[in-house]
Amino acid sequence: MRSYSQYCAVAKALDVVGDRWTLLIVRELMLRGACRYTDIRDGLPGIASNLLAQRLRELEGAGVIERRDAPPPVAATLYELTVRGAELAPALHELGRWGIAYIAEGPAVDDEFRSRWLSWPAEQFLSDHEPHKPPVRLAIDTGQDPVAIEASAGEVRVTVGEYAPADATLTGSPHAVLGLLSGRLDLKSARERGLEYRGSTAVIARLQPLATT
Amino acid sequence: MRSYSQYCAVAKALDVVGDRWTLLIVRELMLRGACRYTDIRDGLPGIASNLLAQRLRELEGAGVIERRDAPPPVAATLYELTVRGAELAPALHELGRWGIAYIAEGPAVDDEFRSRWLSWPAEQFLSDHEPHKPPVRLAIDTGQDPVAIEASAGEVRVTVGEYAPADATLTGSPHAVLGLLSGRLDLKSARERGLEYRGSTAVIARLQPLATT
DNA sequence: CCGCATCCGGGGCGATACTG
DNA sequence: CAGTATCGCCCCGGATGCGG
Repeated sequence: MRSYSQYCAVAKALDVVGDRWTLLIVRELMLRGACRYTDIRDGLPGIASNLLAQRLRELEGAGVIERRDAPPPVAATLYELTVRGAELAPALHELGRWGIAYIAEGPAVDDEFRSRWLSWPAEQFLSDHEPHKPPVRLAIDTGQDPVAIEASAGEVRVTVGEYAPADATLTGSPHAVLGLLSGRLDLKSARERGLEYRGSTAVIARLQPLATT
Repeated sequence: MRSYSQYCAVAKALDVVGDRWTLLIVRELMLRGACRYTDIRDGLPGIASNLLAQRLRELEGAGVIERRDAPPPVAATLYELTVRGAELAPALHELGRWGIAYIAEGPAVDDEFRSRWLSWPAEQFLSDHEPHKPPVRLAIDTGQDPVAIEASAGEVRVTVGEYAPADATLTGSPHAVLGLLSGRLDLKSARERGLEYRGSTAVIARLQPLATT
């Protein structure tokens, strides 16, 4: 992108990550950790292949990401955030906080979805209301990669891609799941929209007390 | 901008403010408060006039800014952030924090500068090291609009456009001023680069103890 | 299959001129 | 002062191809 040529921190930041797709590439690497070209592209439906390659070059040149060869068994190139790149987390987080208002409106008809994108809403909407109790784990199944939400000692964390056992399982469309997590829907209404909840209701009650009515 | 069509908070936020120039328009309105078309354009050197008009329309449509007619004496249109627009402050702030690394490198040869852009570096580099003492005010003159940095009860705040009396005055180029405030230059080195400091050195010592060596 | 490069059509952007 | 009008260019989207 053409530089703004402004001696201002915000403008300089946008010179580096202000291009179209760029911050979404950083988001993918932040949520998935080191991954391949194809994995990144899967998280950016609609991006032109050459454009992704170009952005990755630019980000590497700017010191935001690093290219690394995967260990011998699999021949693949891995991309991952550098320390400098990981420092974009607060900015991305705040941008997501601001954008959460549009998530609450529900998805547009042609909106794509990846289960790992649940991270922001989860951290935004949920909290551990019973920090003194032992950790619990809520598995979420939206038909894609498994996502788990853990409440432990007052903290809520989201993990992606692990099939570890959980205390309860939530199955349904992204919109129904988010409706429940955000408190827009209670468990009964969410069930009417095809959401299925298995396990102790104490788990969802701990994360989101409004849900179990 | 073409929508990313992703059911993700970050992508939705970028759908609204991810266009080129858009976040810089928000920055200007955040730093200056309500101001006119021409004032905004002054803070965005190089923007095409039609693009600014288009962006303002889009931002108004998205509920980020509001258009308002100035009171009778002056016939002018004023733009200002809505509550929703003001909520972008944390995101912009974090983006600026990330970009401050590029400010420390000094300006590029053709970089533009506006004194009000000092806000981010000031909040980033300075703190009130003697919170128990009475408030002090440091005026900064880079040849443009007056900027003042106030230390009061442990807080550092920046005000723009006011000519109130100050306890000390800093005069010089943006780079020299920032060099001093960031601690990259001490008072002696900064003076060799054309910076002039008038008033008690206690003021700068309170804000930036490393400077007075 | 992975990681791109190439080609082409369309639209966003930059620069300048002009107007109520 | 607050935009609109115009034009050329480059960036982007979409499809295809291709070497490792």
